[in-house]
Amino acid sequence: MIFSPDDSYSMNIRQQLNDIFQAAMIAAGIPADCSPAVAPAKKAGFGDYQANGAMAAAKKVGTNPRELAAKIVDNLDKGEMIEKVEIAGPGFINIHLSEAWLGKTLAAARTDEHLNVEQVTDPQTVVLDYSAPNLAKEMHVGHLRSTIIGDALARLLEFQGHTVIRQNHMGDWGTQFGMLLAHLSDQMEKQDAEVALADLEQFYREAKIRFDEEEGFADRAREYVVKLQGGDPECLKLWKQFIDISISHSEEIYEKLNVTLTRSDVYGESRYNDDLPVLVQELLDRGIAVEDQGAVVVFLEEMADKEGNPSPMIIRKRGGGYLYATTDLAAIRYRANQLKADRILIVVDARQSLHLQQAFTAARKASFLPESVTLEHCAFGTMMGEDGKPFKTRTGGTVKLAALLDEAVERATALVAAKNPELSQEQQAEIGRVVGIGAVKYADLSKTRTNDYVFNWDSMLAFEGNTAPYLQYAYTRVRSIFRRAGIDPSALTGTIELGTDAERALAIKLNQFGEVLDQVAKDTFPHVLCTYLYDLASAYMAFYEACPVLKEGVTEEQKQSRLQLCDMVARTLSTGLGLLGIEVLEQM
RNA sequence: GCGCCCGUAGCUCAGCUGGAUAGAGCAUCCGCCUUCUAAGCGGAUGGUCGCAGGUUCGAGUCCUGCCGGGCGUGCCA
Repeated sequence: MIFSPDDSYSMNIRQQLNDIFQAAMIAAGIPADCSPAVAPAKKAGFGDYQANGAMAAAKKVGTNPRELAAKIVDNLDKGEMIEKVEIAGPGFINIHLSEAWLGKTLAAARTDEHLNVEQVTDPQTVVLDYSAPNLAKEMHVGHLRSTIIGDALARLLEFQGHTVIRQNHMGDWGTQFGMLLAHLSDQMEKQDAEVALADLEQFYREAKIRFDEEEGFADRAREYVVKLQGGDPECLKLWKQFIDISISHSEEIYEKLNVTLTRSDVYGESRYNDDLPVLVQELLDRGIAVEDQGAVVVFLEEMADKEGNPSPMIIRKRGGGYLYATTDLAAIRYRANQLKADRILIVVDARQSLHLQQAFTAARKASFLPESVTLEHCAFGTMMGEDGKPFKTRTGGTVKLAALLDEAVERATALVAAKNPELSQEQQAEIGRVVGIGAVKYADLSKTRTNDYVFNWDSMLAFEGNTAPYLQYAYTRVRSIFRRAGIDPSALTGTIELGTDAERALAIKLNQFGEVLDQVAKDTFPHVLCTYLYDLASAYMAFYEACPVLKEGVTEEQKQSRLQLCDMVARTLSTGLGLLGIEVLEQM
């Protein structure tokens, strides 16, 4: 279920054109509910943008589309932004932007720290739930997508001026902790908790083996669960120790991954424990939940099947235990009411769609949040191996995230060493780190998040195509020009002139940064930003080939103008990649 | 059974509220380095958009039915 957020716009050419055309349409006597449908031009030769709304409007009004397009054009206030418009085909209006305006806008953006991306006029409080690893185990590849997609969205929304409250909904509770704590308690007679828990995966395996095989251990484990739930101080102390160390492990991964999550963003499942019985009782009292076969169930008529059977959501098990669904409801209520969220984004695996839809529907039904607050499940697909099956180790085991990241850095470092053997070991290592981590993140972020995607080392680390290394290289190419020229970008002067097609194409791309950010913020699809950055880098590469900057025969004015374009490219690339949580390098 | 998602070039993927001749990258082939990093650029080849209907000026995009794959579906998360 999609609850679309309120529209909010910052500096955005498309939106400006849309407004201008909307006004022209109204002036032409077209109903206000007809959209101008302004979009970037689909092909070179069709101008820079195109307005496709005349045809749909003509149908609605019952008139000839070309004539209507002409009428819209007659009423158009071109301002200084639009150079000219042309009517083409059945009623397309092709829009050519003014070069002077493009140059002026870029020059202004260049002196603005925020690249002319204005802060949103109606900042929201966005609660963003992402990463959420299970603290009983080490982080594995299954946590990668949520972590980096969520982090990119967090950075982007903050950049636009929204208040983002990160919520790392870590799995810090459940029956498995009984077994772990029983084992930990034994281990601590021999060694410190830190030492015992140095390898969480190993620790979990040991505990599991004892649970399955050792006489009496399973009973002790269950005892620990009861004691933990009962709030036994000794047991709680042990649990806190475990959680604390496990969070530290996650923090190491976040650091390696360049993810902004910190300890203060952790708000684990256990935080809702006290609220669960209260919540269930309240829903029972209000008749929203009922007892059925010993369990407490919310029947959702809103999600009934064809026969009219309501969709059941169990919020308390027979025997009294609570479930994921219960915690979810508590979390939604907490986020809306305590955290005062305007928008709640939950970055969780697509396989949980039904559960979340139920939770959203139930939360609405129970009025746990104001109508105006949106609930959005930012679903993502599964990471696949080359065989098309879920990504696993050769032996079929779960791939640890730490191992995956180490391998990425290793592979990238090897590539750098092969390409540039003259660099020092330290330089190679640093470039390898930035490129390797960037490659893993970008490969993921650049695919439509709702689809499954195939993980492939070679294609993500390639320097060709839509990859992090390509974008990072484009950035170093720009910076290299400034280094070679010995010029500081802040010293550049003069106007930006767009004499060639390559310069013009680049200028338009640069000016589209804001509208792309708006789109990503609205739809929460980071791959749209990736596509934009790749297009920008490609436009720069073409410019780089076609337009000499420092070479013989370039006038001082041209040089100043082109260097300003270069500077904008560098800053847009580093800012854009930065929003994706990907670093850039001065040299590589 | 029911529900959700997916099916676009040999491979990996884009394609935004329906719009003009469906786009990239890889692979293959052909060009471009004494000059700002060739980790690059330019060009060529390559498609019955799973199939069949429908809606309309116009469908990869919307509707219906089928085929194929994935996931989920009352006491895990």
